[in-house]
Amino acid sequence: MKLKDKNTEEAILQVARKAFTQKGLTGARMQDIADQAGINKALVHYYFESKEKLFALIFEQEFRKFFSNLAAVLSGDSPLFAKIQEIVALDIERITEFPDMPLFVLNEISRNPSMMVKQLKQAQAKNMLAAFQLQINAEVKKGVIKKISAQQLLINIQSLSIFPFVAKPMIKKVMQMTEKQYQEMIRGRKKEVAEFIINAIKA
Amino acid sequence: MKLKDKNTEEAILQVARKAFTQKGLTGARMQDIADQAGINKALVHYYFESKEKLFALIFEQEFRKFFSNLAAVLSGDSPLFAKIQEIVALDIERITEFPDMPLFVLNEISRNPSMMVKQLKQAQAKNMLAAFQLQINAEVKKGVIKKISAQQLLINIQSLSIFPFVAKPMIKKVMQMTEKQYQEMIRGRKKEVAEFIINAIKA
DNA sequence: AATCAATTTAACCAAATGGTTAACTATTTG
DNA sequence: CAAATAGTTAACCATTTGGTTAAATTGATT
Repeated sequence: MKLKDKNTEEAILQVARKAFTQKGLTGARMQDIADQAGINKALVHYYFESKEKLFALIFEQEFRKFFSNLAAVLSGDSPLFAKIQEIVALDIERITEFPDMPLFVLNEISRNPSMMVKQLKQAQAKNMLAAFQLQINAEVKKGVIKKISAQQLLINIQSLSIFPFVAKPMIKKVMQMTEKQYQEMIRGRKKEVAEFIINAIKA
Repeated sequence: MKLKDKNTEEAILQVARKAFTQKGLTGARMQDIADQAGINKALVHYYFESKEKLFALIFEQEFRKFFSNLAAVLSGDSPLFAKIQEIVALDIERITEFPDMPLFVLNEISRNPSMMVKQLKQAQAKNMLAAFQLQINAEVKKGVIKKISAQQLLINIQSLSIFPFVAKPMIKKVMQMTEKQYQEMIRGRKKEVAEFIINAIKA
């Protein structure tokens, strides 16, 4: 493998990620990807065989980002309220870095749920959820928080963290925000959302 | 216009809605729409001219659904907590009826934000938001709830209501739910989410 | 029944699209 | 350096896709 390899291959990946996350599998064009990478279309096939293979690669990477922090935080040994703060902060930071990622992942999973099968070890997920539920139950017994299922709490945390990004253009339009105001709003949420959740479950 | 008109036209719309909401503008095929409507492809063009025009029509309808209840409830004269309950309940009911709608709308707006411009009278939206903020401020002054911006509260309500549908396949997989369990979880949220929000903002 | 407009279809078309081939150009290596 | 290997391209191909056309069918109106 030569030096130029990594450059070209990386350039394609970078450009393909942008194309796929913004336009989806069916909306992205191989010719556009080649053009934007400054190479011939055949080269894309030389490195990645087919559109589907290239897409699968990108999808896998974005899918990983989606869950990158969650597992670590959930199975960490922080107290419950700290975990909530960590998840929210990490979610918002990560998505601020890759704003197109969540809608892309949700969208493509919805169109083709089987793509998710290979990823994600289900056993781990179930264990993590169970452990989280135990931690919740302990706080309930101590009288610190109200009774709630780990499922619902986790869904609430992720909803509040992720949805404002997925709905960005809608929110900006409806609330007539400039990009600056939107960013300001997001920054505010990093603190507010965690507090919101903690208040919601406090006994 | 003959009798058969409405039937054919309606059949196309029905089938096109399914195709577009599930596969998006670029993923849906005119031939498939014609086939599934049991007619010739040229007939689709006879009634709706082009793919873009047909799509715009469907999008407009789905976009309306997205906001159908919000305006009425927000500008109604219910007390704050009742409004929250109403919005959550109506959101969840409506999306249960049209599960593909929110991801479709969010997705297509994200790909082409200008589609939203014609819809939605911005003036009204701004007024509604301002009025809602006044109602919130009144409750804050009474010491009933904590200080919060109408923007953030509204985003929280919509996040908690809508996101679980947008992330349905993901949630089912990660939490290893059957369709029945998922529906059960959604049903639970109709009550729980409103309580969750109200607890979160209670002073 | 004849007529006229609305509806529907089979066949066709041009452009776009994912993919391939064969040749050409570095680059590495024995 | 020569030969093998890897990288790159222009030209081409088959299929798909949105869209069109002209003819046929249907259905109401007189």
